[in-house]
Amino acid sequence: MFEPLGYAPAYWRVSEAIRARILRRELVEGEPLPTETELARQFEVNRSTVREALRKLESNGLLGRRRGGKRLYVTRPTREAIGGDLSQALELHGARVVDVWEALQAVQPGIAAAAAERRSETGLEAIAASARRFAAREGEQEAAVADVAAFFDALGEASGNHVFVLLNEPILRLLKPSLAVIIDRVPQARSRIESAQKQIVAAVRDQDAPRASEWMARHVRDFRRGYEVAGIPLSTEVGETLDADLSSVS
Amino acid sequence: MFEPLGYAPAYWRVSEAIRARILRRELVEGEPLPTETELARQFEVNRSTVREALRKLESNGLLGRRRGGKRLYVTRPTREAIGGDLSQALELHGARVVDVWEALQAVQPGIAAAAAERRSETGLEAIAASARRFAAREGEQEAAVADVAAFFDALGEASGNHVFVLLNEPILRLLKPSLAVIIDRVPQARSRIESAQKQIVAAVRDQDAPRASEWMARHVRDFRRGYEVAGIPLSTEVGETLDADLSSVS
DNA sequence: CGTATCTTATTGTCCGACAATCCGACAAGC
DNA sequence: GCTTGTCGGATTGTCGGACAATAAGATACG
Repeated sequence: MFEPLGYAPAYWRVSEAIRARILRRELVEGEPLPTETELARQFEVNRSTVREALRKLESNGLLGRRRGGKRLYVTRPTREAIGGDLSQALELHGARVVDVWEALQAVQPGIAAAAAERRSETGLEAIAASARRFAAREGEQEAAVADVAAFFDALGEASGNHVFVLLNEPILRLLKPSLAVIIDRVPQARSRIESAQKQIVAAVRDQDAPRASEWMARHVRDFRRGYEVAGIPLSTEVGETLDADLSSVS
Repeated sequence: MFEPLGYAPAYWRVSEAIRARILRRELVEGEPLPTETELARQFEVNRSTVREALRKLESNGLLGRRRGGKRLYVTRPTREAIGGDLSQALELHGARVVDVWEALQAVQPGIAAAAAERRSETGLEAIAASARRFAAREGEQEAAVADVAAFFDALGEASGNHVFVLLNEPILRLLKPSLAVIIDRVPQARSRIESAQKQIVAAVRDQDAPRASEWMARHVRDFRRGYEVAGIPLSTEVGETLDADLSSVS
């Protein structure tokens, strides 16, 4: 019958107040935040309380500090931060390899098409460069996987669509471990990826959206075959293939 | 030439330590965290320091508390939390209406196809129910928009793909404001949405993935026409259409 | 066995303190 | 003039202790 009447601790209200001003662009990126003592004075709370609020915003990516700096500045969440959070969440939700693949399949053709339509000269060059880098790579699975991710990333950038760029990040992050296994175990994987990338680059160069989309679809479909050949069960949870590469902090 | 030698404050290391244990599933969902005092004892830091660490994890969605509860429990980031963070980030990155629409166009057909392939009986029913709810709605733009979002959401759920579900949330969130304008200003919008939903439901019922995908593509394309008819410039930044509905906390 | 009551533990908030160090300014030297 | 050394002040990171409010658990009671 009645809603529970909301109570919010002070640190929450402080952080919301600051967040609201950032979203309303009253505090703009790059601007330094007032000092903790000053904030405490203005909000009329203790500095400890302010600090708790700041930690929340800091981990949300809305506040950050310059390298080795002391003061906090207003920032935008970086792609990496967002990607980290999201992929972490997806791991905890038990996302499987097949889920990630399916997302890749759904999203990438659209991105490739958009990139082909709207590519700039520099965008195209970035895409081509990452394809070349992959082609030139020998051994070094880690780096090769990073190259593949960079290729997708470059397409996202070239599409000029921030939504694509941000959505790409977590997907690629989750893809990497299993892709590493494929490249490691499937001999023909590299050449197949290489040629698919070539086709996509060509299509983007010609601003031929349907062709870019089509080749990307094939490219992604190939990954699925890669999983089968590499013997990775599609229902493996992402994160299971990770070999405890979390830097354990104690 | 040299890497900056990293230094990490204690609150950061504490939060990382706890986060690592959660990701490693040594701390599982639902489990209560030790009390702040106990954590301070174990880490050999002050309680204030522990509290700062906890705030970070709390806003990451890894810790939460039961309604009106006092103690912290290990939780998984909810879809809403993730969606909130991501859509907030996208707003700050200046994502435009057209970007969101494009993402919708890229993702939804794939989701619809996956849903059609793997739908369960209850999943189908949820989809159909949200379509019925939208059809029955009169006036109440707000609620109608929520119904449309619920329809997409139900499809995501039915796909059984956690990645889809999580990626959907921020997109829908950003879509809502502009969709509200469309429904408000374009007379035929409701009937068009209604009939598209009908087709999609039917295709999902028949487990006809291509048809579901195709109708979804049309459905989304229709939105674009909606923007034009409603007179919403595609380059409008999402968030600009928001009428200061942020609960201003002071 | 369920319910009211009492205790205790725990969180939210405050205060004050201090070391480390970042910042800016200013002086010195090539 | 530009780099390097010096210095004082400002700011953050961390600590210890304190206390009110209240959630959680235990206990007595009907």
